[in-house]
Amino acid sequence: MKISKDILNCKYCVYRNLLFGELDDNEYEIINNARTEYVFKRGEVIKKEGERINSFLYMRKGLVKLYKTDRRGKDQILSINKPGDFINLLNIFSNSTYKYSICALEETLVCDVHLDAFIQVVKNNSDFALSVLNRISRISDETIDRRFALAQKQIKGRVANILLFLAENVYRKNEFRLPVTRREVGELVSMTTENIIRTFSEFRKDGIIDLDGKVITILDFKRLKNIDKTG
Amino acid sequence: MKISKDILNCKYCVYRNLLFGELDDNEYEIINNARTEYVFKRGEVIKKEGERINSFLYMRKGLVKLYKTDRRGKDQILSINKPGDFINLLNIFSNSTYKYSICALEETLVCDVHLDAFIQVVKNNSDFALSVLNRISRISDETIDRRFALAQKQIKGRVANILLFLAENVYRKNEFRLPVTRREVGELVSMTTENIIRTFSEFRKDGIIDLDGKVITILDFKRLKNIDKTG
DNA sequence: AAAGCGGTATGATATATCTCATATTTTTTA
DNA sequence: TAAAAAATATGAGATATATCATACCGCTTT
Repeated sequence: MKISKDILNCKYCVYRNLLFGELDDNEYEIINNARTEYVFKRGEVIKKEGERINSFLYMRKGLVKLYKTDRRGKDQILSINKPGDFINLLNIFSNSTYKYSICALEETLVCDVHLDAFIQVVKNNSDFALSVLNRISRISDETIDRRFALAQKQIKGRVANILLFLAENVYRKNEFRLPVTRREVGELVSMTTENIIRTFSEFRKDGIIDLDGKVITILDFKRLKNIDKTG
Repeated sequence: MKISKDILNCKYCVYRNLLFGELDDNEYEIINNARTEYVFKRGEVIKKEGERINSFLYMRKGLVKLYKTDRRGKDQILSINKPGDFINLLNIFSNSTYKYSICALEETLVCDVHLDAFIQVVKNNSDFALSVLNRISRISDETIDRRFALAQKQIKGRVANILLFLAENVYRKNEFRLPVTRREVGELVSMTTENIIRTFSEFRKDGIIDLDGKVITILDFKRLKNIDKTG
């Protein structure tokens, strides 16, 4: 982990309007003074389960996974998050500890705003408070959608769902380098590594995707979407 | 559905301190004037998926399920909620529609506070806003915990988990009347009705629970908890 | 260069869960 | 109250997924 100095002030951040659109100059200053930019290398742990939550985290570049390790040492991945995501916004007001760990899947740039400053601005600017509440509700809606999307599906539907998520939401391309191992895909959809590999192979044999190591090309979006839908 | 008049003012509600502890008399008045109490009978739908969210809901008595019906007509249950729960708090600020339906599992008393009034008080009372944010974060923590608790478990562990939830969190007794059918237990843990029935029978044969129709008695908490943990 | 390791790949077999069938009991509807 | 529908219960067979074994590859360590 390295400290960065990529932007001068949140006011000039390209992501400003996603959450911080309502602030005045003074409030930008408060947030900005409480802010540190960190660069994490692939594989570095950003936050560890059980750590006290004392900052608001904001992803500016890269990719992370949120996960939890059970007592047998097996990981379960909650979500994969991308730039623009407010990784921990749902949990920062609990006055508690992280219920999951956060790890960088590739070089990741994170803004870390000390919670006291964030809460100070929430308290003083009710439009900002409502904006935070709106954002939280929308994240929560997505979480519910994802849960419904995965729960009753079987393996092919789940794998199709993840591939579409990466192609459409993360990389916005039909060809991309898989940012996780097959094992991690399994941890994300609660299936074994072997079955993820087999499903990839099957999709390849069926001409739905092309595989070259970690590079995946989606050849037939229509069929993949159909598998996602019908499960 | 029937309109009730159980309490005169939120100020005198036994649940007041759960969320509304920070309000002054004027604010209680605002909330109270925007409030309607409804009584729903067992089986009545309180909110339907797709309906616009225009009120804050608060359970004072009874039991509800949050669920979604897929295109094949099959239900998937998101959660079972009890008095004191803020059923829709996570989603009311999304300026959107319900992502799930809400249905009463037994006679249920719900306070319905018009959103405009709720938001007005959030805007004018920053302590209340923070209290709402704190509550949201804690609900979200629970949601994550439940997801991790169920995801990698197999059927026995999931059924044990639900039975413990009902005994410890809802009824606070080792004997209770199951508020849902076996099918609904299946919808809650993503398993078929037959397998829920089989698992109940197995627990009975093993002396872990006693079964008399819908009445369940937990005979061996220790073993049930062990199944929940390891299962 | 050899050994060890993690990731990918595939097959064989075991196991968990689902599906279908049937019967009985309970609840709801007419 | 009778009839219909839904819920409970159990078994047999089908299917999905996990487990275990083995192999290969590329990379790091010794």
